[in-house]
Amino acid sequence: MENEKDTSFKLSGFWPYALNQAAEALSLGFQSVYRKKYAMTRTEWRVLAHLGEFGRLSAKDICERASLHKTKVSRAVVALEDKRWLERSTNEKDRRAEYLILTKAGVQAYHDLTKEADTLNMQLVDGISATELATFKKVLNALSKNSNQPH
Amino acid sequence: MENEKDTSFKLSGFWPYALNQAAEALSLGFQSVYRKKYAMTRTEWRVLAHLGEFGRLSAKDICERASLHKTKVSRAVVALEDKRWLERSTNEKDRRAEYLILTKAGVQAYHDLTKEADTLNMQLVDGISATELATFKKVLNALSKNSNQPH
DNA sequence: TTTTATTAGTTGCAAACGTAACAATATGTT
DNA sequence: AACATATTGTTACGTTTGCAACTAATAAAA
Repeated sequence: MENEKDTSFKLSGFWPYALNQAAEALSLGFQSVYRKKYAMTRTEWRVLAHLGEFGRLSAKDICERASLHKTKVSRAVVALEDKRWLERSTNEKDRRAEYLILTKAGVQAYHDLTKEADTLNMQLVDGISATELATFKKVLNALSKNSNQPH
Repeated sequence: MENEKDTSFKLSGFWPYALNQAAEALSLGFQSVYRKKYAMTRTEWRVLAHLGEFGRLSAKDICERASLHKTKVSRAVVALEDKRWLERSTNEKDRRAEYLILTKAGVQAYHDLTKEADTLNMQLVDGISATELATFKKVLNALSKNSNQPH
């Protein structure tokens, strides 16, 4: 008795917490790369990565694909434009939207960063078997799906 | 040719990104609980959860256990104190540090939130086998460990 | 004992964020 | 056509964050 703190709940077994802790730990390593080398924020890196991987996109497209808020994307686009890594062009079919595309310098930064990302990714999976990784990915997707239950 | 966007890198296969996306998706459901019901931030919830689970701790202890920056914890402690969910007491062995402990109301909020957390956690693992979950946890830990490589 | 270095926690400031309101364009209705 | 509604993206404002500087207390060195 006297110590009333015991209930069944364990923070370490709460998936949102456990995943956040791991995700943050994994992100820190790469963050130091794009921060120190290119003075980018995480959102800027994500926008750059999407344009590098998928080519011309609208801000809306990036919001949807990356689950980023439109104000976050809007500001990241301004920042990348200031760095001359991204250019806008008007979409004549819909003059509200703008096409976004990386400049040559932007593509260069993208390639450099993805090379570093690949290296880091290799280090991360060191000692983990392909089977385990496959299960991991499968469960990760299942957890994400289950989190979207309307009620 | 003409479309130069193809390189090997795939954002969806980059673990820091994949984990962050999943972690954020999972966190949103529970966030709406502690935000709407108790007007808490994520950091406040984490501090509350640590004190609820582990009992009396110093701010430093919480920083270490939760990987939270000391300013974040400092502010969360003030907020929880304002809500009368937490009390400070001086540590006579070291008068720089303060003991933090939940009040009765704080414990009550903790119990209510952990009940909701348990329910959500059950929903999340729906349809996932115990074996798969065990592998998932194992890989999650391995990834975290691998991210701490000094270089 | 005095001096220096370290540690726990707080605060000021600037950067980053989320919400709501907004302008401009597009779509749908009458 | 005229009007209402919806959509894309930006901006203003208040909140949250991270960094650096700080205070107060302890520990270590002289």
